[in-house]
Amino acid sequence: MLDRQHLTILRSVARYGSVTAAAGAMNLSQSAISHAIAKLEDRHRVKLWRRKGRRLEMTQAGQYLLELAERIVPELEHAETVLADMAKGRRGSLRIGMECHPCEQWLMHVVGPFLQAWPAVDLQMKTAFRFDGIAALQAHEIDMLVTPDPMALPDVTFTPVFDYELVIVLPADHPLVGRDRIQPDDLRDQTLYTVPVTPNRLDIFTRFLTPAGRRPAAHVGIESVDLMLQLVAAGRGVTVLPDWLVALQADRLPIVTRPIGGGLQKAINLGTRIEDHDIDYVAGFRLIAGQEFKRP
Amino acid sequence: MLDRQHLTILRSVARYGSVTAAAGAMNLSQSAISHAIAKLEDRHRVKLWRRKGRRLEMTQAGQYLLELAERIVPELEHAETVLADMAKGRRGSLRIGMECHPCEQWLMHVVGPFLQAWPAVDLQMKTAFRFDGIAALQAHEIDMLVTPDPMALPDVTFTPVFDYELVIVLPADHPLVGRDRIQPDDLRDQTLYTVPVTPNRLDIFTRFLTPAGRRPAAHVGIESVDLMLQLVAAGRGVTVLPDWLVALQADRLPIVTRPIGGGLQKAINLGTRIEDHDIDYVAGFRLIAGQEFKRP
DNA sequence: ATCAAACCATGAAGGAAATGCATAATGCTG
DNA sequence: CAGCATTATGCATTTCCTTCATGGTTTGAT
Repeated sequence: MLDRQHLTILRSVARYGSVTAAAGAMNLSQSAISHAIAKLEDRHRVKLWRRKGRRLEMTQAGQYLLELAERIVPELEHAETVLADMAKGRRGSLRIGMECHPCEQWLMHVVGPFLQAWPAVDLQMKTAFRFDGIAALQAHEIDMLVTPDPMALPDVTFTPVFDYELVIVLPADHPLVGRDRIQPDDLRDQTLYTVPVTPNRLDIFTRFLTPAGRRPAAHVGIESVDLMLQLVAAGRGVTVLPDWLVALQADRLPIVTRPIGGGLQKAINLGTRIEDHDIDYVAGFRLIAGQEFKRP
Repeated sequence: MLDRQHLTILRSVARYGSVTAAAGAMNLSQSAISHAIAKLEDRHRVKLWRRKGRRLEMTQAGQYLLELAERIVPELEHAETVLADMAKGRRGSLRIGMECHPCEQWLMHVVGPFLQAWPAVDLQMKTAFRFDGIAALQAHEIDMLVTPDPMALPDVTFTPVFDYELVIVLPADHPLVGRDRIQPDDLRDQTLYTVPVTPNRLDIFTRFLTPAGRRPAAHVGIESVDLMLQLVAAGRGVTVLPDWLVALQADRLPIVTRPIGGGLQKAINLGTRIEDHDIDYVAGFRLIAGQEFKRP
């Protein structure tokens, strides 16, 4: 079996010109190399070099294998450094999954510094999973989940990295603008725009309307945040968004925000598998996510 | 040490989906693979796969090594078949050296069939050596020597592949044309054209003139056979060439040939190192050289 | 020529490492 | 929860590698 050792020996012998010198450089005995190559030569019935007085001369077969060795051995050596990097958490791939549409916007502020700090990490993002985000994380479909809705699980931890508040977004001339804060009953005859998911996955329902036994006059799913705001600005209805996200657009549109009840506090959480906690760049991402992001 | 075995295992496991199946395919025990990979994982502190219920799933490091394996292992396997070809004498390089200028012409008739019969052999030709052809052969500068002058040597054999006769070439209107055969004394007042080497390497001297104590009126070295024949045809002198070589030009020039004394028989010989005699394509060249060439 | 030095080949012996065997542990599946 | 399939692990064994010791070959100097 043509083995890595054989190629390494060949390279060393070619470099140092003699078996003895090559053996010294490899911390082996001259005999070891002699035996190893003799066995290879026997196995394949091919001579690799011939004694040419005091120095050795590669045969055709020897030169062929030497070229192979010069190609392959460095590749293997490089692979070992890559493994070392992976082991130390300096290198790898980080596949980030997002469940909430606004999370995507937030994430864009974090990836820049991260990519600079961890140049050997291959960063990828996914927004569509076969099932939900947590399942994707557990199935190793992604390595990190960005979500505002953490869960208690044995093999996954969530750490909050960014606090924000969900607020009602109203047209500037809306009657409700007069109120300091919005109550569930206020939405009774409003059209509510949200991202297109079922109400049981929307905080405005689960934490505000449903506990109070109320529902909006209409509930319409909209894909794009921009479109939602346009619709609100046009007086077609109201919506619920993170405060900082609205703030980014507030000066360009005639819209106003009001707190939801006593205030609907949320936090963006980063979910990671516990088994990955000793990977440096995973911890690194959490660190940067918590430090670097500044509210716009 | 990341070894070929590890890569082979990785490939097999990826292909068969389980360690047990991979072990079967490799004629190893499941335990052997388990041990081998466990050791590699310990050495580099990297997991290569994780149990995913009934099947295994490669980690990032595992996938990285798997890609490496898919590239490198086939290369090594190919190298082994190349070695086998070399061992069986089906593949290799054949560097042919020539000492006599006419040999080059002869050789051209042989290489075509040889290249067809031995497609994996890399054929090269050399006409200039650091010393003489035999030394080049012994120093592995060439693998075969084409020469009309064999020598008895312990490590080299010569086999004749083509018999020919050296003849005097005369202008058609030369006085000596009247003779059946030429005697040494006949050249006393002739200009003799030969290839530009010293007389002791020319048969016309060593085997004809010198033993008889004669020499031509003038001895002029000419590089090109064509030019030699032109000079003879023009009546400027005479020359000595293989009969078959003259026959190629005889119908286009006013020249005539006559035997030298009792006939100067020669043979083109192929010299090869004894150590190379079990290389098939070397024997193959000799065979084709003897069979294929037909006198023009 | 002779001799010393450098170098490689080879056989025997010892030891480390890979492999196999038996068994425990794990995780699906019905 | 039982049963099946598969992997992990401890221990015994064998294989293979390495070293040691030695002899042979080439080179270069005396």
